[in-house]
Amino acid sequence: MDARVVSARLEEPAPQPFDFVSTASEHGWAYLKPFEWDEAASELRRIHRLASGRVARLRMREGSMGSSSVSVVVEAVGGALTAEEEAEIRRVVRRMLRLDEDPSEFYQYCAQLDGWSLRLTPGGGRLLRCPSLFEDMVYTLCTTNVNWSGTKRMVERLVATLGEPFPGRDDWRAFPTPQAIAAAGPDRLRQEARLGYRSAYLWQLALDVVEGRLDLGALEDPGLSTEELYRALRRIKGVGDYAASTLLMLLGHYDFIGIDSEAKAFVSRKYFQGQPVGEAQVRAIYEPWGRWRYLALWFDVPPHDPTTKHDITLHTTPRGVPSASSGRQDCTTKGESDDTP
DNA sequence: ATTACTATCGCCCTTCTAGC
DNA sequence: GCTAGAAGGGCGATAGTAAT
Repeated sequence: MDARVVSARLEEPAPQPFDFVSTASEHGWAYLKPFEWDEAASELRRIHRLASGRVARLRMREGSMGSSSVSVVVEAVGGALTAEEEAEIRRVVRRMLRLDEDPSEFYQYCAQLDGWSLRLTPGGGRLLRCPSLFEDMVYTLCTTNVNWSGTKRMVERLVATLGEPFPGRDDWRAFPTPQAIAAAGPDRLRQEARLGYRSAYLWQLALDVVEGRLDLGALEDPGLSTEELYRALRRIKGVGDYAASTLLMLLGHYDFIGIDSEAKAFVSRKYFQGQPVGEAQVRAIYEPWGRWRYLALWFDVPPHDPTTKHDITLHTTPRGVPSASSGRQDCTTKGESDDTP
């Protein structure tokens, strides 16, 4: 480690209940660069470029006092953090771990709806997201038309090609800024990051952000209805129904289910004895969950289902696998899970 | 004869577009 | 608004070729 590296430790209060491990590792984003999930240490890491231009490494884990806080170790070169930098780090940690989101109504649904056995832990129900909506969008575009290993490779190459390195560590690179992606141009995205047809979409997205035609901050307005947001997202080139639904989830709107082939395959197996199902049938299954449908589907899919994207993200970690010794309680109601609710 | 490498093909999954 | 078909890049399986 570079001798110039200084580290600071922040403690960020968490809502209650809060399950850090579930929040940090449940969603596949934790396995995409520049995120890194350390299973053994229960530590989520990310190389992060601060607005000041400094590239820092963030190491997040459950707080020293338990689940009531998140501990963040910030490693950086160039002296102590400024107040602005510290405030920014606290802000992005809150966004990534959704510390300001309140899933208590989802828990109530979980307790009241009969016949479901979601593998939800107390304080779970939060799915990791990026420090910014732009990064969430890039990740999402990289999930379209490919399997999970393809997504991981594309993101890895994008970060390796255009991400800014931590001083002295060429292999620690932050997520590329919209400016870097816009400046790279579609040809480099295609040839070096090998994003294929997504190159043009991604470049256009970055350019629209940089040149102010697309105000992503406006999309984070909690006053927007899901329908308004969906329409706005669909106006972005490359964002179809699946990607828009995923982005809605990332923005904290769980009303729409991103129905991909894997969701259909899962619902077909679990509720229709393997018969082919359409999107309408998938929607009907999760209708009782109201504005929590997406989370209901997410936590209905078993982590060990070998054919799903969920598994591919999760089988790298035994987390989420219900076990008697884990000491965690599933959000389980009576009845067998094979019953159609 | 066996192993290792390379090339090809069909399929996968989602978005876009044209037509109804 | 809905549907069908095309597009698109990568993956895995298979076939073909070269090396040991």
